[in-house]
Amino acid sequence: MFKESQRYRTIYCGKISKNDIDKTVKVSGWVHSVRDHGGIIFIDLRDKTGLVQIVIDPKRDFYKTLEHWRLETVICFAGKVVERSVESVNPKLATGEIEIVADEMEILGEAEIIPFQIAKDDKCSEAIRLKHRFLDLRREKLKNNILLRGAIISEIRKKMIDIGFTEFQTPILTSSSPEGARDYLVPSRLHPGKFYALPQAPQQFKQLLMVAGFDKYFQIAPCFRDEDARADRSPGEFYQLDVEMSFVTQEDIFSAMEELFVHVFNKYSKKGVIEAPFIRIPYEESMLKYGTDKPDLRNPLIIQDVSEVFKNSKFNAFSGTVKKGGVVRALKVENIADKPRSFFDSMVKYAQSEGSKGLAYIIFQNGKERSPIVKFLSDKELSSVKSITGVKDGDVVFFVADKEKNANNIAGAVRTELANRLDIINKDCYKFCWITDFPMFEKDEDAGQVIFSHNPFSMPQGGMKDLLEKNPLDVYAYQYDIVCNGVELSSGAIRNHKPEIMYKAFEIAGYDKRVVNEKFGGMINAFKYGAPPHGGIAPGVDRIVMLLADEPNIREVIAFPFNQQAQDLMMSAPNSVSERQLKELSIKLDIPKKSK
RNA sequence: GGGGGCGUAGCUCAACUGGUUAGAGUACCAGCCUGUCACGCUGGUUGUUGCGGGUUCGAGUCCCGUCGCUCUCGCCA
Repeated sequence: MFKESQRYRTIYCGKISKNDIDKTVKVSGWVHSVRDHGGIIFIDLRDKTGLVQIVIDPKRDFYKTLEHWRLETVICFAGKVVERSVESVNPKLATGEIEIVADEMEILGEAEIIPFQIAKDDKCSEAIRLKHRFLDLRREKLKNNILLRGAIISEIRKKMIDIGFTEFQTPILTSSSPEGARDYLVPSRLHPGKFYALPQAPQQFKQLLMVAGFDKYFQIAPCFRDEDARADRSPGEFYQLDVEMSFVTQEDIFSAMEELFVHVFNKYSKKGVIEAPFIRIPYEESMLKYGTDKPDLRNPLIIQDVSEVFKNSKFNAFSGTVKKGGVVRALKVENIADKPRSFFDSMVKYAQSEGSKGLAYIIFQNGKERSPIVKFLSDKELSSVKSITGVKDGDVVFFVADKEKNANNIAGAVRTELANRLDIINKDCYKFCWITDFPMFEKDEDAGQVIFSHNPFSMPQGGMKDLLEKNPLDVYAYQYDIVCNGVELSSGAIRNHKPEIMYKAFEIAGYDKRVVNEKFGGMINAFKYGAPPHGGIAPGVDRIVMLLADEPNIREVIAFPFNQQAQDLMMSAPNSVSERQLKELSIKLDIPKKSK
């Protein structure tokens, strides 16, 4: 009755509809749930497309052949699709109007007792989920995330090719780079004592492809960095949409990426439409207004500078800070004057936990000001605060005073914490922005040395002239980030393609010419043979999927993620290797004994 | 590398200040049930309380060590 090609199925479970009524079909899948009524058994059978109800009559010989219908057993059923009676339609199921009356049954794969439930929303520790990732991937949420990931990546590819980019592959075994994160190293058998490194990003390769003349490059590139995990940072490896373009300015890159993001997000977003262009915020403005270089623009709170107001104040905590070169920052929050004392106390505590000396505040209520600090302030200072912040009755203004860098961090953390506690973040939208004009250099607080603040390959704004004439700390780079809802999706830059400017930039950061030639010789040498101006960006694919899947943890959008200690609990990686393998690689182990 | 938290049944969790036979839900097993859809009902099994040591008449509980997991800071040009 069934052809050879229909050995296991004629149709997917979730695809059966009223159109198939009276047809004889064959389906294969996992036992999702069993409802045994003694006289009749219902089984929900699941495949990647969904569920369908199988009805088993007690007269069937296979009714008793099974000792148990253990959940997650893989079974093939053949039978007739019938319409359900009106009362027994299940509106919760896509296939709820029909069911299959089984004629034949074949067990394809038995299941032992599963460590956690697939059908029910069974909580269980992440270690167990990771160890049995293949089971976790059967669950609705994770399955949908991974399918969404596939769809997004395919859409990104399509769009990138549409707008004129070519996809490339670059080496996975490459050389270690001196800057950046720790490398993953791979020992070389043919060259004892030497190591390959897995690329932290295909940075130099994509720039070399520009020098080669390919003009528009992209790659869904795996990147390897040996750094510790965070909620939005999977250890080990992650994927970037790596992009590079020739003969472009920063604006050209922005508009190409805006076209991509608008297309992909509007196709897969469940949170309304996004529009280009995205807001551009200079780095310094972002640090002032949001206290971070990855602002969540869904948060309506904005930080303001009020240092001038308190410069000569009698409130020494503020005036002293300003006189020592620090700043005072104000954060107005509307309509929270009636919050209890405990709310303000716990905010002060929170600010202190973030390293603040304190958190001053003024409550404006019923035409009066209530505050631990108001008695130190003159009428003029108070009215300046009012006019700068535009405070209304019922509002509260918080103050942070510290060195600029600390004040930014603390005010930024307080801004986020207040928004979370007050639940004033609109979770139902995506807010993109570009952060532009990053400083080229910064001062290493410990060593006192000027260092690159971001990518050493970025072109300084003003080129050689600015490098020669300006204080290095005042030089900006053509360096930018794209941020969405407080998540840094990517950094990018217009690259420095002129060898002499690159030598100079490295010289300022304390590297002499010989070191540059040694470490970046491949690329800088290439720039001596006709290099086009070029630049690029590399948005994190995992983070894009995370945003569109609305997941707070990056491991929920990766099929087989490492745990926090960079281990694969299912495959037992990393693991020891044989003595013979080590010998071939000329490696002797010298594992330090744990202190104590 | 630093700091916090956790470790009890296959899984999730409970067990007062150290006190009787370590419980519940779910899963699993057996039985009943012909229209359920997280089916229902009855009964049952499941434990080296992570591991090792100590204090005590008595330790899941307190102490020390160790292992594992987790969050966080450092780190992520």
